[in-house]
Amino acid sequence: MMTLEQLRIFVAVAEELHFTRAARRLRLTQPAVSSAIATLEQAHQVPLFHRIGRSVSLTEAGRLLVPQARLILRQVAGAEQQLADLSGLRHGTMRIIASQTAGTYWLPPRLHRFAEQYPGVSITLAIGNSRQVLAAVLAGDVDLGLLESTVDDPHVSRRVCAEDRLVIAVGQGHPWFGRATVTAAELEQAAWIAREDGSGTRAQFEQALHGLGVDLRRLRITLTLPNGEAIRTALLSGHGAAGLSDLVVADDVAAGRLHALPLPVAPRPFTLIRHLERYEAAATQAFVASLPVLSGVDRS
Amino acid sequence: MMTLEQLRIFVAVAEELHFTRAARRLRLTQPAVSSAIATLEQAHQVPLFHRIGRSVSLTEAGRLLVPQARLILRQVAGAEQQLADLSGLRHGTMRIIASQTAGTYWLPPRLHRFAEQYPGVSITLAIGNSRQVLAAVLAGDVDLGLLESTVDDPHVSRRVCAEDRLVIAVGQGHPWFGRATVTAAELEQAAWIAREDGSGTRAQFEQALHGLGVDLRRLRITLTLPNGEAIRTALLSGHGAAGLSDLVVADDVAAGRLHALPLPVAPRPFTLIRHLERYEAAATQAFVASLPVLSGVDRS
DNA sequence: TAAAAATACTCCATAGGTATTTTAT
DNA sequence: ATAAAATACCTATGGAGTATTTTTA
Repeated sequence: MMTLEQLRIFVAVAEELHFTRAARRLRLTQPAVSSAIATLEQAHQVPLFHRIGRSVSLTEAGRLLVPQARLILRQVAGAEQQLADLSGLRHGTMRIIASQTAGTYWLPPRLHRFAEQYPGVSITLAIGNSRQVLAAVLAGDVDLGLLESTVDDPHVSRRVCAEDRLVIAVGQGHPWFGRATVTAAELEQAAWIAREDGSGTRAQFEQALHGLGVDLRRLRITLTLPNGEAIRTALLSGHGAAGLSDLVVADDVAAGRLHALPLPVAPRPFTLIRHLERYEAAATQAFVASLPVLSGVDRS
Repeated sequence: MMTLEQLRIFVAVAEELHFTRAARRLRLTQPAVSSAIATLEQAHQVPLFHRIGRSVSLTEAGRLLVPQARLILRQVAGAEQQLADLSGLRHGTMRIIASQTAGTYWLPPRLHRFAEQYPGVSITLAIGNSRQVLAAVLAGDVDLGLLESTVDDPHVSRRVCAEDRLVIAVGQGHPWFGRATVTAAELEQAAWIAREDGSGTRAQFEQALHGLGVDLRRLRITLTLPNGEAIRTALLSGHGAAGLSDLVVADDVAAGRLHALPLPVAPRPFTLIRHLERYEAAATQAFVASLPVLSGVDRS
């Protein structure tokens, strides 16, 4: 089969119409050029150049081959450029799946900043629960996962890049608004708005209240909502209290629309996970590098 | 630089998503395939496949490369096909330059027959005088020349493929119409139509009359025309006599519109010439082979 | 005589092969 | 246990080099 190197040499000779000059241009020796052309001609049983005395000119076959060879070489150069770009972040895609809170409140501004820095990289963010995040990473459906919990799978690398804290948030009309602490009894009697059973936030919330001596069976959950945003909207209308991430209500607390009471729970780590064996695209690598490191990188 | 062989292997693996199967398809061994892919990946610093356990899947870079690689391989195949065709007469061009009579009367039907046999070959015929024919062949402007004379140049091969004879032709109204011979005196007194001075036909005509004892200075040339066809048209209108190639008037003589008297001259050879050192395109080769051989091929 | 292409040969890089190991199912 | 990819190692082809010859303007 024809070789790209042969085509490159052929085009040079066709342009120079001079073996020696072509060789100089290609940083090759004249015999190397002669031999490459001879190989090409013999392989296809078609002379490409007339050699009459010292003058070199294209045969008909040569004339026809020149534009094709140029086209092929251009396309190969394009493909190589693309591969180079890919490792250089000028192009690329990054698919991320994150769980609710992290994906809704923590990730977007950081993705946005990264997207501005690398406008060639296209980013896709999906939201899923912990199980879905892990599955997507393992299946290779995404390049990166972000969980609001820890995870233990031998195939993924883990790295904590942020954390949030569970707080009790209430709206302006709520009796706890402005207060610093509440008693366990008050917690038990309050009307709660909560995330659906089974969500990480709900579990953590129940665990915190349990730690404060609240009997969970006596808890009054008046409203169950599917995400933090819905809860936040409900709180703003003044009814009920909710345990949710400080990230969800940070803006509203700062603006005085909501009030947050701390809960004595360990901060919840945001864990970045990716498939250990799978190749980390340059874009992904760069994005991860742009994120803070709270706990050491796990690259077991 | 990327290699076409690597691209071919890459595409096979991308299609099979299986190194061993790709190797089987390519008639290579599995390690050869592994190594080709590894070389490609290392050269561009970009993994093209995920290898997770036994499963092989394309990375983003690989996904992007597949269509480009396919395109490149298609084009290379096209170029190779073209070269193959070229040596197999399915495509090609043939440029011929011939002198007046040969180019106008002898060559066209033979070119036509050849063109029908090889519809892919495109043929160009030009008319020129002997000097122009030789020059065009030497310069490589044409593949083949056809002269109505002999030629002596060390760079061209010669081959006589036909000949014509000079005849005296007259129209139906002419006193010589139907006669077998004419006297030198009659020749001297006739009103002649002739080709322009300097043409081969004119020179041969004068030489023939001179051989018959005609004093050329006393010859009455009443009309000088640039080509045989013009002379033939003039003869058909009944005026004058002309010395021209039997080929020009063959049809008219057969139809009884013109009468031809033989002239005692040697037949004039039609000599096919081509550049000895220049490569003979397959189309040219085939066309020459289709022509008769009157004198031995000269391939000194 | 000089310049250019071809040829002869030598050498080395590399592609491909065989045999084996590693790994995951 | 099996199937698949990677690895180690070897061989040989071919590409590129140097030196030389041939050819022609």
